[in-house]
Amino acid sequence: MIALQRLRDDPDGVKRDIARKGEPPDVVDRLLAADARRRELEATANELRARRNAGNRQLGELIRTQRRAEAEALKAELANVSIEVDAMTGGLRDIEESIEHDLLLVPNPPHASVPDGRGAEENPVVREWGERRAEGSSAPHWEIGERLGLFDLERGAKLAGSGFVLYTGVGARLQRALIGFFIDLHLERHGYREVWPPFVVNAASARGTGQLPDKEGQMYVVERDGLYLVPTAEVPVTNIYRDEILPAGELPLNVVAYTPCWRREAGAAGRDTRGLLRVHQFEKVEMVKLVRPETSYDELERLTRDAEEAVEALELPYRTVERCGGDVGFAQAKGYDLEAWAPGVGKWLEISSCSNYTDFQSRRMNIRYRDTADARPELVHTLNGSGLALARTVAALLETHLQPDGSVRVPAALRPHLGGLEAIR
RNA sequence: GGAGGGGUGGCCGAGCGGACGAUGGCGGCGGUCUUGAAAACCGCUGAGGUGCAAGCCUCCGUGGGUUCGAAUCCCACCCCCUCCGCCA
Repeated sequence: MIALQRLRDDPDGVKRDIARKGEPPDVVDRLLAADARRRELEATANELRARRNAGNRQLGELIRTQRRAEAEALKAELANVSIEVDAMTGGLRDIEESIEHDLLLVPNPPHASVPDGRGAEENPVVREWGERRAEGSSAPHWEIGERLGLFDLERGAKLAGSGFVLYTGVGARLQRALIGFFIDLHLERHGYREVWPPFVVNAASARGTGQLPDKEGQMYVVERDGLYLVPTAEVPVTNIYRDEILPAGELPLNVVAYTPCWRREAGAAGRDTRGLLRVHQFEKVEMVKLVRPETSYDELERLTRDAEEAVEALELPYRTVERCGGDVGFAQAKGYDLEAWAPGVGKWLEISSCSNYTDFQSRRMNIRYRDTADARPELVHTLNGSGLALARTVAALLETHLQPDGSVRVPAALRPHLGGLEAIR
């Protein structure tokens, strides 16, 4: 959620910025008009309430001193004031609701450094790492997986439906190994704290990170209990500090967590349906940062490096792209995607997305910090990034490390997590 | 799932219809005293809105209701605790 204050201070700048994301700017003018009206109404309602409060104090005094006639007269007058106050607050509430509603339609303006562009195909490549295998020099991961008995897509579909994967044997152990490897890496090398959150959240949490109301259709819902299966660990982890004021000394707060991620992928029917490229449940280790505002763009670079190191440790050639204006998410000010090369399917696979949300989420969640005991609380900046998402990482890993003899080489860094296994065969 | 108890400021805890944004204690900050510290003593110490400011307004789990007036009474919901049942 954007600050109303920012719209008042610089309406034209905000309009220009959100246009870069391809959002229509007229909502800004509508909001400013409603805001002016609200402040007017509030001033009047305020005066009325002040009158009522003062009158009530006076009435209490009259009753205590037994001045009955005066008390009755005042009481009658105050009853009328109360009716007026009620009418006023009713009108106020309507206008506040409309402001609240419109405010949620305004995206986070992209940072000045974000490149122009309409969509993902225009994202500039900022870094590329590793020597990628020629397209076709490998095999699609579903062939490798089936041959080596690593996962069973048909039985996964039998259990839960198409897009749900049953990992088997070494494939199952590989899931566990990757989760452990990623958490340990960020814990031991990058200084993150580990948490293990609930894998479902309530509506307030889903609202906090912006899954509700915008992306409701993407989540699996447990209607009976009012719970949502998490689409990413970002949701429970960022919400840990919802409605709290953190001591400045706690910042930056770096947290790493594993969760399964459930996504309905509504609207993506027919896209990437084979193999592990687009599934309804995948495992992901996520990094979340709560930081001081002036450091958030530096922290984004650091976060992105932390994710990149995870890919490099798996010896997977990848590239880092910066999301252009048209591809930066609604709630984000700036972000990078990490794309691993999958030579079997001949595609770059998005295996991490690292973003700075500035104060857009923290305003919604009311997460603040306080510098000194007498300072006003300020909103933190929130960031998150995958480190990494498993299903696609597994796809890239199988296709990249496939050997001529049909086995898959296990990258050295992963071996301790697989009981020393050097090759899957 | 059943029965009871409870949600008040950073924490503990009082208030149970009018002078209460809320006594008191702890913690924190500032000061006096001290060579320094501790102790003692004094003062300050919730968040938000609006305003140049004084101030005014809102918030006592959440939402409704009763009343001229609600932290206080009524209803619903949420959360926590205790006991019983069930259970990995």
